[in-house]
Amino acid sequence: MGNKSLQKRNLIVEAARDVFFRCGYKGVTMKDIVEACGISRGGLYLYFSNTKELFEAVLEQENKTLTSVLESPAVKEASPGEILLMYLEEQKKDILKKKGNLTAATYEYLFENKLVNADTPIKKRFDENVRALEKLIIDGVNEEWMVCESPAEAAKNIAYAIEGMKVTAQTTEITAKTLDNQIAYIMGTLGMVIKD
Amino acid sequence: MGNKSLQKRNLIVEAARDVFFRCGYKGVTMKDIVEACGISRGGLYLYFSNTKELFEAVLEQENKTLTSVLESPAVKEASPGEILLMYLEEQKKDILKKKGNLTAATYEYLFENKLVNADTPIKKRFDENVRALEKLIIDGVNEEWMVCESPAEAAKNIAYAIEGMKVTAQTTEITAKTLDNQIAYIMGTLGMVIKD
Amino acid sequence: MGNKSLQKRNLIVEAARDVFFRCGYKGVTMKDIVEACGISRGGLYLYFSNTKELFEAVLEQENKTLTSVLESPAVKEASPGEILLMYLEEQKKDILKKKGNLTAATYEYLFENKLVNADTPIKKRFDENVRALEKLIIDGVNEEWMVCESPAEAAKNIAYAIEGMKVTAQTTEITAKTLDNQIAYIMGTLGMVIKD
Amino acid sequence: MGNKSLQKRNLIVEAARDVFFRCGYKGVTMKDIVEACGISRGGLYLYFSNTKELFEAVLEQENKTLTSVLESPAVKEASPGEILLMYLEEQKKDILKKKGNLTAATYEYLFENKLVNADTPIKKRFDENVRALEKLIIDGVNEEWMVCESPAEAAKNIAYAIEGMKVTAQTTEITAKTLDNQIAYIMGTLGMVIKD
DNA sequence: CATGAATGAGAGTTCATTCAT
DNA sequence: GATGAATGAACTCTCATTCAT
Repeated sequence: MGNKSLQKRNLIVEAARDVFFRCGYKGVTMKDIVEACGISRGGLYLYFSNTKELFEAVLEQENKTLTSVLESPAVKEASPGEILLMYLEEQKKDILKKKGNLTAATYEYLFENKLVNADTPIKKRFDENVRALEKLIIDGVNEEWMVCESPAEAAKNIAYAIEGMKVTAQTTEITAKTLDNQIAYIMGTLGMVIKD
Repeated sequence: MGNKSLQKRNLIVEAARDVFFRCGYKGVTMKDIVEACGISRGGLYLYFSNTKELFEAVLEQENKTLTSVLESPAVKEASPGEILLMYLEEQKKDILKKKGNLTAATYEYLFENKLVNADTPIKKRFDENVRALEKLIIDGVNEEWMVCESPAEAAKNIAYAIEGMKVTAQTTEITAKTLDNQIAYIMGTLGMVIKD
Repeated sequence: MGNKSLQKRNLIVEAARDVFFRCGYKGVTMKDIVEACGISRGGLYLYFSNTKELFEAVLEQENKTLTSVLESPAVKEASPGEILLMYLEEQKKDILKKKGNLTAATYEYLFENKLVNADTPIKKRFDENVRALEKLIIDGVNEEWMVCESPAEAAKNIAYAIEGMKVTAQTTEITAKTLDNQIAYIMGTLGMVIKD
Repeated sequence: MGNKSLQKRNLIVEAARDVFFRCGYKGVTMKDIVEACGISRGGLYLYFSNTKELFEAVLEQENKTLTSVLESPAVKEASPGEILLMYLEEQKKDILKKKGNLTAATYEYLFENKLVNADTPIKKRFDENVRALEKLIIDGVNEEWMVCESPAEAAKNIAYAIEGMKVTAQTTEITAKTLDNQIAYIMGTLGMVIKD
């Protein structure tokens, strides 16, 4: 694929991303994508054979773009507690921009493609987050900032709770206040107190 | 609607339930339902105009059928901690029978009908669970079984974590062991220890 | 399938027959058939899923309709030589009405579906004709009208020659005179002379 | 057309030949040809505008390549009966290598292009064969090897029978034994006996 | 009420053909 | 000459929905 082709491919993925944002996954047709990127019907098929391939391309690009604070080296200065707080705040922001995330589409996609490929980028991302959280908690405990008897479970619990908030936010109103309270509660379970 | 009609309606809902279990929500067509209940095409339309109405009927019936231990009067004898444990075990069972629940279909339905109706039965059920959990925790604290500074937040946190596990279980393998550990962790955050 | 359905099915087969006559087999689309029988797109699919099924239905009906003189009991009075001549004349007529037969379409169909099912109606018909011809020749020899050392091969040879004329007629002009001469020749190989 | 161009043209025809062998005529698309000869889409169009032109080029080349024993000067030594037998054996071989001949494709082509051009190479070849067979039979009769009252009709009859076997072989199994018997029968009709 | 044949809109997909490079 | 990306027409097939019986 030439350089120009790659450019076009990216243009399509960009347009598709918008469509998936607006319409979820299952409701999207190749025609929708065609119209969104202003190319011809046949032209789209030159790059992607179906919405599944398209969505996977969008996910991949999204994963490249997104980098969690957990992975950013920029936060080295901060204490484990501070990093955890930053991470939770980051998640909060993501949750609140309901219309602007891929959560719904991603779950529709996952429901349709259960376990087919145990190593979906989504699962990988989830696992990475759990691992990073665990390390953070262990550090926090070692440095005596936190109290936690089973960091592995605590990490998972936080990840599950966040996942729960994400999907819930897609289906009902969830306020910033609610999220703030949850953040405080989670910090609390690790023996940390948030000061304003 | 006559008695006979009601019977037929129930028959349809029953058949539809099976289909939604197997195929999720969005992938289901009126044709699928027609074939599943061995009724005529036109006949189905006498009762339901589209899959949305059908799914809502299924959900309603499901909510009638399901009663959580949290609402059952039978558990009055048990201590708050015991009841909480029973509830978590109940959720665990639900999560593990992945293929036999409506989680995926329900979320597909909710994603498609965001906020249209803020008072979906699902939200109601979620809120009721949160309230019941909160009461349980308050009782637990009062009776000095549990330690918790903000029962409201704790209750929500548990509910979110469970929701997170439910959807995650739909998309990746999740083991009984993992769930047991999470249950133990959650109990632990309330100062309770599970003894075998 | 009700009586009315059967009627409609026949109507479709009738219309399809015309189309296959005009356009052969491979060039025909479901759309062509739809337009030819004035029903809706979806309506056609209620009865036939593709042009292959349609063509097979046409062939079947054609085979029901066509009965060779070889099989007709009406010719019992005639001598073997007379019957053979009638059969050859019958074939001649069929060959000459070039536009009005299914030869081209049938061969296109057979080329596409080689050997898949060794027992196509076409092969059966061919074999039946060969058998009937053989019996005729044996009778002719026994009754001393004909001279033939290997009736089985003679029967096959006649059948192949007719098949050859049929396909050739589809692709180039072939005159009645040519066919008459061939008929005379074939009769001659069996020791019979045609008198005007 | 330069020398290099001619080379390329031949390369295309060669590749196309393979495709037509495998897929017949009507089922072949320009895309198939493009893929088969590893040339660019636009490049192919510089030489051929459609599959019809392509197939005609293949036929032409095929006719150049094929030379029947009937036309070969090498057989001058043999008697008419021997030459006829050689010719029939040659046809037998051609018929038996079912997968490796153009019969099916050619007929599909001819069915689609009926009479448009009365002088197709195929018709020419057929006529030449008939003429050569006729001459052979006349010679055979003159030299008193054969018995035949109407060599012209006999020649045509043989040609039609062979054509019949060719198309039949494309659609159903036909054995070497069957062909041997037919050859013996045809020779017999001319008063000749095959000795092993 | 109940049936199921019929409709037609629309999704998916493939290719012949063109054209800027 | 040669390339291959791009176009758009055409075809297949499926369903939601209607309606005469």
